[in-house]
Amino acid sequence: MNNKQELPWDNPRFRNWVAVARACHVLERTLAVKLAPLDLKPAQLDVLMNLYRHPGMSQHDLARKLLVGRSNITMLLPQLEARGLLRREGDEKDKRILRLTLTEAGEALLMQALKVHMALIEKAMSQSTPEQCDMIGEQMRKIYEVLNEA
Amino acid sequence: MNNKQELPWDNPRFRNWVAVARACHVLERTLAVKLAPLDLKPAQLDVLMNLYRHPGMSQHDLARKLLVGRSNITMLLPQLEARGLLRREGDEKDKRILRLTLTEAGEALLMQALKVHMALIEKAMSQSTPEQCDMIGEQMRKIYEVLNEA
DNA sequence: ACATAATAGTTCAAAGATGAACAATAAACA
DNA sequence: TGTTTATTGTTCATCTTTGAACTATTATGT
Repeated sequence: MNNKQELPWDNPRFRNWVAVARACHVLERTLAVKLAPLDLKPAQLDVLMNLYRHPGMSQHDLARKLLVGRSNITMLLPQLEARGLLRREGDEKDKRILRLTLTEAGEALLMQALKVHMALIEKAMSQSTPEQCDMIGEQMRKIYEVLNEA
Repeated sequence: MNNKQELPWDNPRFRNWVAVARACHVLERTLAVKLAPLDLKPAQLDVLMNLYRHPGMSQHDLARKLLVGRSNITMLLPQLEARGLLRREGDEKDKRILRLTLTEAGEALLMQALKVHMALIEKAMSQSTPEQCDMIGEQMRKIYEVLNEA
């Protein structure tokens, strides 16, 4: 019974993906620690980042961007709205939709948080050359598309 | 106030890391769906994989490998033990430690789950050349070490 | 030996994420 | 128009994850 040869650990793709997953995990945890002084969690930062880039987004669109369920957004937003970081306003034409925009305070906090996030990513990826870094990004975008279709 | 130039989205490292995180996230979600027929979740598969490679591990060591807290392990193991997938036996010399080992059933289920996991990773990374794949793994291992020290 | 510190695992309450069921609104179509 | 189907957002029950406090055991230092 020599199924040892087929074990995933002998497969470079498997081993290398495990490394990707571990790096992601540890960076996420580290980010959570570094964001704590701002009273912000990674998931909340993701919200602010997306609203900054796409003002007027609906909750549904936001959920799709973040790869989470709509109910997750529903649970996440009230905290941020209560802190005055974003506004939810009903769409005029389609009364089902709530349009989301950052407030001044939301943008200000986002900028602070981005400094932290950016510094962490710089530190993590400082060992890769620009070419390596771009190649990684390119491959990862391909993976995202392959998995999102099927 | 032209701080636009310093925005992270203009930074390749930032954009590329976002791609890594998104790819990780979607692969994890896809894995969860594909493992459902085996009544196994990604976190549980991680446990089985580590016990297969490191029989006799303590719960503390397992927690460190998985990058989670010890209490997480405590909550996770009883389900797997009740299903007869693993054993927990007290260490003879140090009565604080519980040594973990897979049962036959645990190994059998692991092998099935690995096929699913392996197929998914193959699909995801099939677009990268072996050289690209190895380079990605190498960079990710560096990131893991950089972040785990500091 | 004895007191103190460190370690392994558990318990518990709080916070997060998930998906199914639901209400309100809009779209499609006969 | 009127009926059926889709979509948006919410609610709710359930499951995970987390960290702090706790017990039991071992290590350290005097």
